[in-house]
Amino acid sequence: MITVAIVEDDPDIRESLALLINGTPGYECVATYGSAEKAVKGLLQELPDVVLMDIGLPGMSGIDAIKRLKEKEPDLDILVLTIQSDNTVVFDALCAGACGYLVKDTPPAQLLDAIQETYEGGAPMSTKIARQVVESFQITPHTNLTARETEVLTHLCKGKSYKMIADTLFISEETVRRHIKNIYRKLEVHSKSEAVAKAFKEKLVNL
Amino acid sequence: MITVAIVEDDPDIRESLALLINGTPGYECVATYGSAEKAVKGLLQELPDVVLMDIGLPGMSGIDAIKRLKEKEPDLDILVLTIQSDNTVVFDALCAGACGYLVKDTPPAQLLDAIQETYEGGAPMSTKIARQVVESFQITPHTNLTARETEVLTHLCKGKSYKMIADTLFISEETVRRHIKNIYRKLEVHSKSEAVAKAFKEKLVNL
DNA sequence: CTGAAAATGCCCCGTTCGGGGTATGGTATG
DNA sequence: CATACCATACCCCGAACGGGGCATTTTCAG
Repeated sequence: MITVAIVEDDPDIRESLALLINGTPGYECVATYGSAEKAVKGLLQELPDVVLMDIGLPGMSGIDAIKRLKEKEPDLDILVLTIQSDNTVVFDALCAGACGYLVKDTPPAQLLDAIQETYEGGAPMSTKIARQVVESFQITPHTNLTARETEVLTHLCKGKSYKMIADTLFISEETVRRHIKNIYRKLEVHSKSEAVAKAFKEKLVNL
Repeated sequence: MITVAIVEDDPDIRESLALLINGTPGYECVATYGSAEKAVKGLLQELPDVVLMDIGLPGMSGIDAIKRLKEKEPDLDILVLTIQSDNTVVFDALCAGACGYLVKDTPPAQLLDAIQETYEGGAPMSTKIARQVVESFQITPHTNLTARETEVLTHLCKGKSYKMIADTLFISEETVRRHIKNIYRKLEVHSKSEAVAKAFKEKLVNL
């Protein structure tokens, strides 16, 4: 028996989800909440196996609710079920601690599968979401940088000093400085830390 | 009709995969390769819709093959199908450009589903893999840092100078320096770029 | 209520970095 | 074969950073 809690502001959707879950053998809906505030309070009292969470809620956002819940209960499995599927919301939810992400047009059978998959240690995602997640790992060459410049930037991103990079690449420290000047111009930054930050954010390097 | 190519060094597995695919209506195996080298050459000649790729190959690794293929054909969908499921290999494959990752004990029906899902723009993953991927987004608090120190580190990670951080937080530049000294001691680093690099790698900050 | 930890602030000094200019040899692409 | 681009290398100078020590106030737990 998998116990489920629902966090969803729309009473119709909330009720139909509860009916679906309670009407399926092996699943039980043990609580429903109409707001993130109530959910945070209630869920910490009695933990279900899986939480179904809408994130487009009035008041406290579902994202913040996930953060607060995971702070206290890092092992709680929260499955996001929402209409929004734009890039930032998806990653915000996953960073906050969601273990899966479904869009709301998921058919009932798949939703139940996803709950079970979550329970068994998986991370179900709608197909489009999964592709977004996977693509976030890919590297953008940002091709203005030459091969050597990318190499130098990689060492910068390991926290190395000019001297250390020079020794590693068997070139003069002055040449390292030259490459870094060019890197700064191309990335439009003015310091090592800015360059490192940009390199990480835009995945310019292979670490 | 979805066209599929197979890259797999074991002839038995290769043949049974080809039989499975050719024996299913709507799927066609258009090529099989026994090594990464041959696959890179052959695949660029005639592109299938989906490539099934083993990555534990003798000679050139499947990871390198993915990199080379994606360099020339960024839109080619490559689905990794392998025994290895340890953390680094999974992320290496995804970073190289794989669009999905299945472990080899995937049942035939699911494998076919995964191929179709890939064809339709999804990113199928075995359940355990999906969880690894999602968890990679989560933040480890690395709690030795105080709240204020984390705040300062966050600004460092945006590439800000001491003076800019001081102005943002309405404190003296000297105090920023003091916090940063403590951050360096706790993270065991000795420069801004090293601190930024460590913060990104260990996900110490919420950007 | 008291002590520890955190946050705030200042000084000195040497090192590293960032921006400017300049130059030479190699390679590759039209 | 000429021109552009890259990689290499040096100089100067001022600004920013890193490490050391020291002191006061605030906050929070025991």
